[in-house]
Amino acid sequence: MDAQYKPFEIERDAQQFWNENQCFKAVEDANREKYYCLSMFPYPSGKLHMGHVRNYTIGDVVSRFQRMQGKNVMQPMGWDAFGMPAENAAIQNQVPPAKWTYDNIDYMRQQLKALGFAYDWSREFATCDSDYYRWEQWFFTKLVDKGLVYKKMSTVNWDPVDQTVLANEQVIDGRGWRSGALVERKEIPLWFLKITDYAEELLADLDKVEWPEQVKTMQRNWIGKSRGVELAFDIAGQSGQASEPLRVYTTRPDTLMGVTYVAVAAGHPLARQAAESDPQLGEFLQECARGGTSEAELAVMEKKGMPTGHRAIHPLTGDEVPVYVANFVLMEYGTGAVMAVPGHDQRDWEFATKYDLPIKAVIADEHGQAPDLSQGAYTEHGALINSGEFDGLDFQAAFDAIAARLEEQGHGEVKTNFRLRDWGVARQRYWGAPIPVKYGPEGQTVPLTDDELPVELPMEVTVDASGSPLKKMPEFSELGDGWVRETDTFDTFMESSWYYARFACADNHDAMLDERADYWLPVDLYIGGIEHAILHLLYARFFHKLMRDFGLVKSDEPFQQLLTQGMVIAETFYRPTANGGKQWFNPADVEVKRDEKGRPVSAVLISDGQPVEMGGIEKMSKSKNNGVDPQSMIERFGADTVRLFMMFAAPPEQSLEWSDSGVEGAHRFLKRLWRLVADHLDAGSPGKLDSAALNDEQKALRRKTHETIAKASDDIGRRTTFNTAIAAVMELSNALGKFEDTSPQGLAVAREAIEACILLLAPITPHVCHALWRALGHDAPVIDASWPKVDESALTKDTIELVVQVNGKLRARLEVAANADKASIEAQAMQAENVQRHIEGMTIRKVIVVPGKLVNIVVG
RNA sequence: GCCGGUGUGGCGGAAUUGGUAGACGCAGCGGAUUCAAAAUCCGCCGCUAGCGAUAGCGUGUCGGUUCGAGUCCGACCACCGGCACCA
Repeated sequence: MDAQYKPFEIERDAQQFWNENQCFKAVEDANREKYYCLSMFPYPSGKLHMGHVRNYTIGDVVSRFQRMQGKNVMQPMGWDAFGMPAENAAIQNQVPPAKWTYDNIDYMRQQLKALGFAYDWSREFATCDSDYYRWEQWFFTKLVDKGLVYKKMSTVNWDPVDQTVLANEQVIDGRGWRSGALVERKEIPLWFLKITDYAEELLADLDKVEWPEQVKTMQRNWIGKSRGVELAFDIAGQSGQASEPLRVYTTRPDTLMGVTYVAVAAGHPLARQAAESDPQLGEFLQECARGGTSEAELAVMEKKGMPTGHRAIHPLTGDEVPVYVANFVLMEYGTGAVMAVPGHDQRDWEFATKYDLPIKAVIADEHGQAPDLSQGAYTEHGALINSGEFDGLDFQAAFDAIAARLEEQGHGEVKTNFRLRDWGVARQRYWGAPIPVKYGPEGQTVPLTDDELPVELPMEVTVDASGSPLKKMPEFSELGDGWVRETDTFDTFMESSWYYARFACADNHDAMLDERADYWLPVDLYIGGIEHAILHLLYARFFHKLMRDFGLVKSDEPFQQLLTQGMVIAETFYRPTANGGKQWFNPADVEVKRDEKGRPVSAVLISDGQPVEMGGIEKMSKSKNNGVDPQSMIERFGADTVRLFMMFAAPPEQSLEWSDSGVEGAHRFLKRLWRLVADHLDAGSPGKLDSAALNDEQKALRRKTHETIAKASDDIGRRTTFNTAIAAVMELSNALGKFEDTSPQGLAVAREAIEACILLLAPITPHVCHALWRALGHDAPVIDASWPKVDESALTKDTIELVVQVNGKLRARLEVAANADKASIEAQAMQAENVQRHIEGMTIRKVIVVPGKLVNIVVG
């Protein structure tokens, strides 16, 4: 074999071998256990970034590992190809979104291939292929038939200058990102899917999946099931038209007697009606319509309100309380009105304090006293006070008694509520799947029939900043006889909600899914960024249940196991610019100066030698110009080095800091491994391993080999901590480097250790392992080798090391026989010189012996 | 603001069930090899004191539980992810 590690030849040859032999083509086989490993497919933004490389390396390692476990593995790849960046690129560069997208896909596909991922490329598709989205359109029309789709008014960000709807991302400090105009909230009719019909099941079925607890918690909180009371406040006697009663929902009916005002949204009919005769109020409603729609923005804005002049009648006491308009109450959440208990709700307390509204204590503190409400609300549960006949009841009793009273009087009922809102799927954009609906001359709304599908998106368009081009294309939108097409397109979360299922049967042109979906589903392991923990994963779970209820799949959940990967971060460098901004420099163009201890102290730009500021470590991004290009790394070191570094530098859930010298370290390790095998082969042929005839040194290496197999198997298979698996293999290879025994038995033990290293690393650095496995004389490729097995008999030890503590402090180490009993261990511990010194003249109060670990002598 | 997470040497991280803090790697320092350099190999490497044996301190901060806490509990600080039209 070649004495030198030549990654580029090795990688080219290995990839050629896999390709020619179609090694990763997945074929359904009812007799074999399947394993579906899926990484979140990328948006084709131009080129791969390090986050992708990390995500896909994790998936590939697991796929190859499972294959070596004997599973029938499928690992597909495709493209989440609809979305805003293509439109933005089109505006900037006058390239049609389709061309831009497909060009990007071609480039990124070639990059993925260079990384040697074991994908079944025959299943590849892009979501902007009409062959894909046609089934989404078809399924949508079926959902319309089932009554799971409806249209309602909804609020969007409106840019009055560009005359277009903006995404939340495009609203910066309340202004449109391109025009700079103050953004307005505007109500337009939009299509919704009834995800709330599935809220209960989406919540319950979280118990069926093996997901990180934090992700399940986030989803549970997002769905937000609560038990409360919906009740009605009548509006005080208005002459003329009778107002509808004000409906509010509360989870704290126990505080009902503490209500001192109620608040409604600016869009509430009561507010609008009041504003007709109150110009100041009208102005306030206008003000409430300014700004973006995102919840984060609403939560941090200054809470403001104004009285409507209306008075609401307390359903139990009959007292009148004022009705306010408040900018933090939103029409589309719940009933558009809230009851306010400033004594026991912090937001209500702040509002009441600001507008001098009464604050009433109706819940006692833990001492049974009226709480001090001068500094803030008292939000704990407690016994009722100042609540008439309900005084003294605890939370549960008060809840039940007050709910019962309201029900008796016809003023309310117990209700389970969900925070989850229905899914708005309509977007006023071009680069998405057209919503398959048409409108008739008499205002009819009709889903398209099967023979009218698919609605293909026109590919040749001019995109500018002023709204969707589809609206300006009569050849698309006008159907004749007064009928017009819907010009809104689907939210791109629609496409990513079912692609995992389509991978099972992407070549079926006659159906959305077929029986192969049930062979492969559910996905055994789904890998992607933690940023998708709520929206994408919740929508996909919902869509899966919709498909199940339509008979397309049998399983309840799409993703059995989930691995959420952390970000890839890197150092940032900048210089302040004249206008107060920052000019960011790529780490590749900067040299960091260090002090004698290796601490970074300053940095200079290589091109001009002048200093730059160090801006801290941040997520790799275009805006901070701290992205490291995977391509250049692959060209410098080879794919195996990049893969190894990615897996070694941090466990998958944590953020991973890019480090050039860390990559060099990974490269050095592969070179060492190569040389280790070359030297071993030069040393002669090993004898037949006779584990009964080994000397101590040989036994020790053999033990290390099997300890490493045990650890790496557990780390990769159960813990998915690839970094510690690699560290273990590094330890084994270090031990091998020091092992110089070239006797037949010595070489046999070394051979076993070397083969273990190669097999354990094969999923992580597949190319070099492919070559080394061959060099060791194996005819079958390493991808088809079995994962190594632990020989338990090799793990036994004659003596073990214990530590001795005195009062919990480490004072001595002890070598004892592995089978020594407690009494003899205790005796040996007492005799240790340093232990003697620390217990001299003290009374021994207790001795704790933890077998195999330590002895703790408690003295006083 | 609300929900979820993270915090350990100069740096990335390890310590899996409450039991030896710092595995493995990077950087740094010292040495070998070399005409020299690169590459490679060997050794040292938490902080403070000490020639050393060793001792004290040390896992974001403060407090608690325990024979024993990076790990459990309480309060706080800083940073990160999500917040429904970025994907």
